[in-house]
Amino acid sequence: MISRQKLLEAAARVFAESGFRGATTRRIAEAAGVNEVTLFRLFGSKSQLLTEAMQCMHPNAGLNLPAEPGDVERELLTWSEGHLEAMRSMRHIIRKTMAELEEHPEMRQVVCDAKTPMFNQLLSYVSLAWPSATAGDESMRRTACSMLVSAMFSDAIGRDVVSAAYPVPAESAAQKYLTVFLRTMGPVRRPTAGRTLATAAND
Amino acid sequence: MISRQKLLEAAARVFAESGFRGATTRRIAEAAGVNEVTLFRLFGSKSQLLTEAMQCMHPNAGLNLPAEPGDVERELLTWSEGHLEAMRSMRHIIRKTMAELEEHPEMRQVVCDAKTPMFNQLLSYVSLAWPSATAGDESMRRTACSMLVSAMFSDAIGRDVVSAAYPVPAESAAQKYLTVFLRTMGPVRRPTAGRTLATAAND
DNA sequence: GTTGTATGCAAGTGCCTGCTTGCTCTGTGT
DNA sequence: ACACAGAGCAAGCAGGCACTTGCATACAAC
Repeated sequence: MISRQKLLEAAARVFAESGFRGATTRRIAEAAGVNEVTLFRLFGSKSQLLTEAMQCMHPNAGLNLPAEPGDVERELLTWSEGHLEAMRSMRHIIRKTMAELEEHPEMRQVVCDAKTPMFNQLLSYVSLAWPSATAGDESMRRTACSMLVSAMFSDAIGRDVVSAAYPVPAESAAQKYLTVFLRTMGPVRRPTAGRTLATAAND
Repeated sequence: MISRQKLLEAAARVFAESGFRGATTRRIAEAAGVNEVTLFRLFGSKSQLLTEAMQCMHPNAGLNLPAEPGDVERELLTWSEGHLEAMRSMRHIIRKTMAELEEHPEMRQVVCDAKTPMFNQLLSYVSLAWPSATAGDESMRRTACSMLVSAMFSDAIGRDVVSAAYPVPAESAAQKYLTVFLRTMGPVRRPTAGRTLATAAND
């Protein structure tokens, strides 16, 4: 039974390196330290193995915004930094998965299951933190949330490729994106006392 | 000599559908309506053909911001819409190229040559339109430009996959992203009279 | 009319691919 | 002691892969 797990992990690793076609059963078996025949005995086919391997990935478990906004800036910063780091560490597999979508539509579910809740969570949190009157119209709010998520997504998968398009250092990128987002959204419902992110950004 | 061009175009097409490994010489030759042997006679190898095919792609030719800002909002809108549409139409090949980077590093140049000038052009235009005093610090300006480009990039390659993360309709997305960007940047150096994008966004 | 260039066609090479078969070993429960 | 499940190993199969060879054809230049 331990061979199963080793194969699933190896499959995800090799897929992230080389994509579907490049992830040959021989390479996966070798990476798992398992005989190639065992792969077919346990999973039946290469497609089945890779499909199962993708389904057991749930990257952003435990990265939730509170149901009721408290210290909005801090909570959003923790959330943004966590998601940015998570997406960065998965950038190879994200790139490969997005490229395989036409040929393997079942992988769409994996991408959607990761990104959709992230956006929805941000949007519902923001709706509570900025009641509609203070934040421009609803469309503006949605656009701002979409842009924050897009900035992090794009940073995660693009920074190591076109570094010139990401002028902010990697470590402070989440904070900078959030600062711009906060500037768009305007003052928060319950402003925190003292030094805030918005003023700290001018350092 | 016309076979050369047919093969280059077919190679780009098949690569966009199936990636490097999936773009077999047989498929490319068939798509070009040319004998497979001709492919090897003209290009020597599959790698050579695909490398040349990628190099003759210059998607954003003729999409330039003026050297001297005039009607800033209109100019930025035209520029954003043009680039968003261009990137959307190339989303398949962009996704495939980004996935091949580890195995074919020579393709990095293609991505950089497309995205870096786009960002740099925006940044230098914005530096002229918003002198530093009115636009927050330099880091903020760079971050905002990066986020606008990221929003368009992410929209182009992600909208057809995770539509839920892009709540704005495709046709007005560029305008909405730009509106948020303008809100971040504050009033433009030479404000235009009458109805502006910022007020129009509240429709 | 000959030469040269560009292309097509048929066949084949050696390698890799997903997947199978048949057999062996090893540990575990009864 | 025995049965049985899990796993390894060696070998092989049919098909696809990049790429080559040899030869035939068209067409333009001289």
